Amino acid sequence: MEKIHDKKRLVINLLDWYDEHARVLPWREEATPYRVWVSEIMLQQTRVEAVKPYFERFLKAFPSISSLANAKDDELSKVWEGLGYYNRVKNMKKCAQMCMELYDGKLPSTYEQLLQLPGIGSYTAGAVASIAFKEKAAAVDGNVLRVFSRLLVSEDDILKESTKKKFQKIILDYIPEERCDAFNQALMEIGALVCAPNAAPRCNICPLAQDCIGYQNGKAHYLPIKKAKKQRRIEKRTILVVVWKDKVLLYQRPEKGLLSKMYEFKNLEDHYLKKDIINRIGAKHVLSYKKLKDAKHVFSHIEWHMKACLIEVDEPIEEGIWCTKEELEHTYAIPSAFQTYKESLYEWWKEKSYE
DNA sequence: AAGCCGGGGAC
DNA sequence: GTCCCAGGCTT
Repeated sequence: MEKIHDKKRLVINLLDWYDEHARVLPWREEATPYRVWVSEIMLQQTRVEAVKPYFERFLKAFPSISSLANAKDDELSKVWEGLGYYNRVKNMKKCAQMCMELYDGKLPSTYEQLLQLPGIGSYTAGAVASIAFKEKAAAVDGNVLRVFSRLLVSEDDILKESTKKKFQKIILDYIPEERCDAFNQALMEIGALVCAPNAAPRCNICPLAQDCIGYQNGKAHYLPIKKAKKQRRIEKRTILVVVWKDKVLLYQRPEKGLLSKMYEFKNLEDHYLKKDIINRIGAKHVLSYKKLKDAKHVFSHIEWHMKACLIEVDEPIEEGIWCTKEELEHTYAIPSAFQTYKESLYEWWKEKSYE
């Protein structure tokens, strides 16, 4: 690990660049603690472009900490539908309830207090403390780790917790007293737009190139070092879109584990023959059977290889939720894994002119 | 330290 | 296909 010679110059160049190139983002317009917090939770492992359509919608549905503390779980899930990592929004509700009880309905203002709240780890605590409350705290995310490992030519594995801690400490020494909020955001902005992930670093346009040891030594391109992650396991699943008249059969997933408490079509582990599926439903109840296209959905640690069919039954034989199109659209949150089959269902309803 | 937890965009 | 994103929690 090398040492930067002129830290002050680096910080000035960074802030000057940020003043000119910062993207206009909804949560930057009016950086209230609530808005900053909501944006930071949404942005965990999620790109800016993916968050944009959710941010204003969420603020409109839950404009304050108290409204969030009193929200119904299904309404929260529905607003978060499609964004992923659904525990984030569950933790937000818990967090809002704690703010009501402990902090007079507001977010606490210090890094240490924020860190105690559910869903807020070292990065988010640093981001909210610095951006919303102007506390001189580091906010070390994937961008910052990448930028700094190149700046300093660090060959530490950035996935290790110890590396993150190390950089947190180092970076604290760079943060200017006056503009800690801009500094942290500028580092991430550089990481997103210049010192890019999944692409060659654009050192030719980088305002930090002058002070970047990785660039100066021609080592920026192979950094950061990251240990290979283990491969996903594959699960075969069979999706049964069971319909009765103008309704479809839904179930709620268990409290814990993957996609907890989200809603889904009937589905089974493994793949089955048509006759076994028909037998399982009870042959005399099946009015029609339609094979649907295969689909694959990739989670962070699992791959679902799905086969599917749409089955029309003559009476509501299964215990579950018989759900209308209206409720599918406005009430029940269905994870993206089932999106293909939600579309198949809409087409089927359209053909049957149930809409 | 390693596993769990989503979804999608860029290459 | 592979990588990784304004990460955090649980085991």
